[in-house]
Amino acid sequence: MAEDVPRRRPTLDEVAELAGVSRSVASRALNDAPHVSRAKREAVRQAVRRLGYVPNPTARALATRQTGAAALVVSGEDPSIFADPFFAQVLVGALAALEEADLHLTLCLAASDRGRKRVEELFRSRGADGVMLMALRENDPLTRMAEEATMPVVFGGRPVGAVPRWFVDVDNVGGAREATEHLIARGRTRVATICGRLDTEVGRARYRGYRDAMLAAGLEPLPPQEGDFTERSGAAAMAALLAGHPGLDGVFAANDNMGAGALRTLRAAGRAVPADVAVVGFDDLAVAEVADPPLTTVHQPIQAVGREMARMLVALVNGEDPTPLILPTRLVVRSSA
Amino acid sequence: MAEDVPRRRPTLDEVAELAGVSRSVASRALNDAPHVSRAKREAVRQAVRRLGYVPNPTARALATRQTGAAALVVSGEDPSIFADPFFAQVLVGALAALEEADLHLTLCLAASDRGRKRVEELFRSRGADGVMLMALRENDPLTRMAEEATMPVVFGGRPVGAVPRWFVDVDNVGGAREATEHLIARGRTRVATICGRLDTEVGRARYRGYRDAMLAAGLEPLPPQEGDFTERSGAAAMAALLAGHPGLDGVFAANDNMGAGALRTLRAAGRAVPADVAVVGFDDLAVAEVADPPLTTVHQPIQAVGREMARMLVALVNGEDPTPLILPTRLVVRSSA
DNA sequence: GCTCCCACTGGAAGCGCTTCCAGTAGCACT
DNA sequence: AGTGCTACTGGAAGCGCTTCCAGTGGGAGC
Repeated sequence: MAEDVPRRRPTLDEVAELAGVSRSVASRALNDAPHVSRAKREAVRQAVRRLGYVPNPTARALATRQTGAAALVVSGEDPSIFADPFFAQVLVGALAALEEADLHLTLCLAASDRGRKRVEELFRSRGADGVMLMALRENDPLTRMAEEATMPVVFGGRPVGAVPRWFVDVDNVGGAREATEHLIARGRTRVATICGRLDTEVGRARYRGYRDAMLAAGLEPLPPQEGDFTERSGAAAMAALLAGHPGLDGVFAANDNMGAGALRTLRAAGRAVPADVAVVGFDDLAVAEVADPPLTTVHQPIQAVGREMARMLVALVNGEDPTPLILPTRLVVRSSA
Repeated sequence: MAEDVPRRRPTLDEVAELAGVSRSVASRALNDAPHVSRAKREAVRQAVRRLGYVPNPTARALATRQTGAAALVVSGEDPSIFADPFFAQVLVGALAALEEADLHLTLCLAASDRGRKRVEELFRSRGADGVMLMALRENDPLTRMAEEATMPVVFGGRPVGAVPRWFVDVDNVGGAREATEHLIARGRTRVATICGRLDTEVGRARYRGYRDAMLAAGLEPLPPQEGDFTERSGAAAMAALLAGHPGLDGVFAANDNMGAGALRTLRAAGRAVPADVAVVGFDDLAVAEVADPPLTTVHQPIQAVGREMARMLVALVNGEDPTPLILPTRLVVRSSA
């Protein structure tokens, strides 16, 4: 239907002229705003189609002071944090929700100094209508930036040592407690944990859940055996646990990767799973299903985290005041425990 | 150093006034452009710092007609395509390269109709300075959009049935050939392949490489046994192959996920790897290293793909004319072959 | 037939920046 | 002193859109 092929992209002025209306009317017609007669609305529609007009988002952004974009900022030293399937899922959820609100997604990695500087600029220049923040570390400089920000900020997970105004998290304590209770219910009494990095809130929370469950059952919790959420670190931690507590009969790993690593070490050590040692993971990623034996684990609604973060941000951008969200987890029993 | 705390963000006008210069001079000073005396340059610097001035990127974008953003568009029905660690790595590489060029990254998923419409709008409205396109299918509507686009477009991998003007790909044919040759060199003569989706160029290319190597060795290539790049599909394909060709002694899987699935099926079928059946994968993802036995595979520089795509795009945005890139692969020998 | 009201209209003023261009000043040379 | 530079300078015109506001006309009500 686009008939003319102008070298320059048509502007609203040209649409207005072709439609025989003023630019104001054309603008209003375009945005389904009131105060435009039926006839002119139609004329504008025609002109738009004839010229193949598409509004210039930059100009619109300048006039409305809304960029039409939300930023997802991922902190952390290691850029390969993205490789974590966890993030991929959050991303998918967030993208879906932003699509509904017709916002774009700007992805930022605050790993290098340069990266952090760019994020700071994003905050200070209002280069996005709002920001979703993930994977903050203890004393993360992003925390300060978020505090000083003049636009809405939603946290994914809680940062260490602070409860932000708006966040979406999963019930890490509850999930870890349920996992540990499951081990105890299966008759295990010498249950250890491979916990995640204790400089993250998720690492701490899952250890807390383990500890709570042990104490509640009158058992003695072991001190944290720390891993960094990778398969390799899980294997190493398991080896350390076996060395220090040869008699253990249950392990709660703070995520599936480490759980899989633990399985590997146990297999190599000749311990049968679950007969000798029962293992429970956390996350319910693909690796849990494929592990040998398939890993009993705590399912968390990862896409929902992304989706709810985005929805919360959209609500904030629209001037609402949503409440923080803690999503429930659910134990998925497979063969390892 | 920011002394005044204005409710409104300061504008360039205010900076200029405080520095005692005109807005033009202030603008030039800010952008390190010529025709500004040393003294005024310094005065502007001072004013910027005193006011805590940060330029408004939207206004700049409108004036320069450059958005300062590159888009990464991922096609495909299934949003969980992101969960593929492959994409995560590409993303990391692209982000790093864009950071160098001081461009932002807008991530778009063209999975739903709505998503595709938004991408089309992005193209037509020039909502980005350039676009990186990935995971196109046969007759993908994105191909047409890319052709009609008025901004630079770089392809990641090649679409089926067309060679785009600018793309970054890995040497899929060569890698697959090398993998198959490795099996043949190990004395395997009844080598099958679990190929990827044949409606993607990567699926076809890897099958072609397998076929070439077989023919070159005077062996008869088997018809493609298709999977969809998932572990599950690899396991199923392996089962089908065992049923149809019980005597096979080698398998080239078109990616590591399917290779791992094949290992699972072989283990279940009581075939020893590599003694009875040797297996080679493709990608060299984490799963290959962790597989049992560790998977011999074709390494491809995934981050480099993202990095080079972004660099190529930056070059195009800067008016250069880069040449397409095909990155080399490399066989990584582990225990499975 | 006259007033009043209201839906609609379009001119104009922005949004905050870049950049063209017509100057202006200062300086070294004739 | 006059010329021709070079190096800066700042006014002004955009970039393409939204939105305020002062009309304008036509219909309803009396």
